[in-house]
Amino acid sequence: MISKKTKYAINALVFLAKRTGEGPIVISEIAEKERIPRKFLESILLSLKKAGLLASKKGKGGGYFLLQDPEEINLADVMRLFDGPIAFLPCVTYKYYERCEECKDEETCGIRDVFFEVKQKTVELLKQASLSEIIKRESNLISHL
Amino acid sequence: MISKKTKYAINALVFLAKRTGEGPIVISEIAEKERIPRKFLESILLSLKKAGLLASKKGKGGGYFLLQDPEEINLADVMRLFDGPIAFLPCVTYKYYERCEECKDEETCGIRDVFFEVKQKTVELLKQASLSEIIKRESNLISHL
DNA sequence: TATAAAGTCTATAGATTTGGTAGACTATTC
DNA sequence: GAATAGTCTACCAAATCTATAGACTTTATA
Repeated sequence: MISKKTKYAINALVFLAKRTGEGPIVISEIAEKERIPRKFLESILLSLKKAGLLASKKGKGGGYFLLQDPEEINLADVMRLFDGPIAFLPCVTYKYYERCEECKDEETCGIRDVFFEVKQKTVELLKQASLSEIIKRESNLISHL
Repeated sequence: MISKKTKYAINALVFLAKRTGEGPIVISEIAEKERIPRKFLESILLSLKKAGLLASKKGKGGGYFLLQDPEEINLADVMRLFDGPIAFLPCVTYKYYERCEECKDEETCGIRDVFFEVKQKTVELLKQASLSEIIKRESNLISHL
């Protein structure tokens, strides 16, 4: 399961993506419309800013806005930012690699082999899931009601 | 990431699967050979027993052994037993379904749509990963060294 | 029938993560 | 200079994870 933090981040990003071009949106509006605790959202947006996905403007007329294209931002990156590795085992991650303490031989581990495959497929799907893709799916779902 | 509990459970099960037919294996042996803290392993094996995957025999000559066929036991079931749902969102699980509090309309949620697909593929792969499959992969890896 | 072997049950506990809250501070606009 | 809006630091309660301790029960067998 992803954390609430990640879920909130995704919701906020999709929200901002839908309003691209409208200029900065204030935290309070995102918080209200997306039903996210205001103070919690603050720290989430700050992280997204540090990661280079968002930019902000202070003072009156300020707020947050997307810095990257909605096609560029995908769920794999967002999930990794907040929850760390997507893989089920530390020994099949790339950036967060760690050996399993109790493992006897990584090279011939059948469990690792399975989880490596699962990770590959998962990341592939999550990389494809950009903000634009999510919005597209939403409108598809609406038109099929 | 899966919990250590789940990882230990999988290791213990694979270990027992490899020694099918040898009669009951004592906890201490599994603990030593698989490098799992003894007391922690006790409770894990007990859970696996309650779930119907293992059976035990008390007293001298006792121990644990598989109750199901190694082809029948798969990673999806084991992971669900200890870590709960495999899905990334509570709204795309089957047995643990829960609505996202902050969600405005589940039916038209593009995020949910993506995560549903991811879950489907993941579960499919994990269901295929039986104990026999894991052991088979291990021997494949060994023969390709 | 003792006794050693082996699983079972209940309780506890430290460490870490999760999901937040409070409040002072800084920058910007009008 | 006052209102607006993001930033930074600190804190905190609850849950989860990873165990450990110890008493208890059952069984085989000498």
